[in-house]
Amino acid sequence: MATPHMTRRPDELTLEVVDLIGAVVARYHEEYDGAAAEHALTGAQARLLSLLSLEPLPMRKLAQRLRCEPSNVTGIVDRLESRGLVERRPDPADRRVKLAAATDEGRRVARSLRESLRFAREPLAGLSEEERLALRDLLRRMLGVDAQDH
Amino acid sequence: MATPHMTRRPDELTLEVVDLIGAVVARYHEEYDGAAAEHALTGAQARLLSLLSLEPLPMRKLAQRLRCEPSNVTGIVDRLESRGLVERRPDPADRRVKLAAATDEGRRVARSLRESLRFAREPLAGLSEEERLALRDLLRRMLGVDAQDH
DNA sequence: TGAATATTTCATGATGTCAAGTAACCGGGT
DNA sequence: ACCCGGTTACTTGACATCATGAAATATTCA
Repeated sequence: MATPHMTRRPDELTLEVVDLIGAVVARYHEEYDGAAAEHALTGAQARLLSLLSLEPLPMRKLAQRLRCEPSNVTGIVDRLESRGLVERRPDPADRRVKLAAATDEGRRVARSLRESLRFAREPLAGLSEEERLALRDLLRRMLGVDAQDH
Repeated sequence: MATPHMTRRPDELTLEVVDLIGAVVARYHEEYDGAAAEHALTGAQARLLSLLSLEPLPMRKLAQRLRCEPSNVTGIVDRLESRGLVERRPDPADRRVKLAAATDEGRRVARSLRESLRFAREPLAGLSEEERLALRDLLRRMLGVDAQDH
């Protein structure tokens, strides 16, 4: 019954936590891709569209955010554009740049996608508010986020 | 006090936790794929090889674990087999089944892969043992894991 | 024998990298 | 001012991987 025994090797506990995080990662992806599929989007398309639903971005910036090559972004934007969810605009300040922007339809799909993401509810439903606060603080520290703000 | 109120709409705190989890997911993938790339493996190959480093598995079982189609597993195992990291064996109990098993070399690569995964160390380094215990319990509850064992 | 299962093959599409090409910006020189 | 070389942004092409689905083969099981 989970007595807090001294771990002679601190690795034991750490490994278990890492495994649990692996499980969270798997579940997160499962649900994200599932929600995307409900809108006939792939995971990559859903991520890109979500980014653009906040603000238009140049292709180069998109590649940086998605951590992939710019040539890859071209294809993903092409497919979203052919479905009317995204459009390319010229950047008045620099004619080399093309700004990718979500269309009205694209923003609507992105909103629907966000709402159909159950991950916000189900896994956290079993946790009380205090526990969520504790989890938030632990995750922040884990990620090295400055816990300064708020 | 932490009233298990009905989920009306995900509140501020929940959304922040979900965002943090998203950040963890992103970082986990980054490091996992990076570690795989150091061994000239793709993410999918690394996952499959890690599974096989524990025990041989039939192709069908592999597909279930990886949550993909069996026809997809064929290709991934093909590539690992052509590099001598995995081999196919007949199942004496059922001649339809082929067991995929890691070779000695494959197990060695899998061990090295696991050790080069910094995720176990860096992000958790800032947490004390007590905090790791708390994080473990919260993640377990989040995932609905039976807290029976250990 | 006939239905169900395990694996592979094939066709197809999405994703990803890399190298090469085009267009546009930029910062000197003269 | 002008051109000129270097850099930057994006696209295109070739290619490998990953993923699905349908069809083919071999085997098991009722």
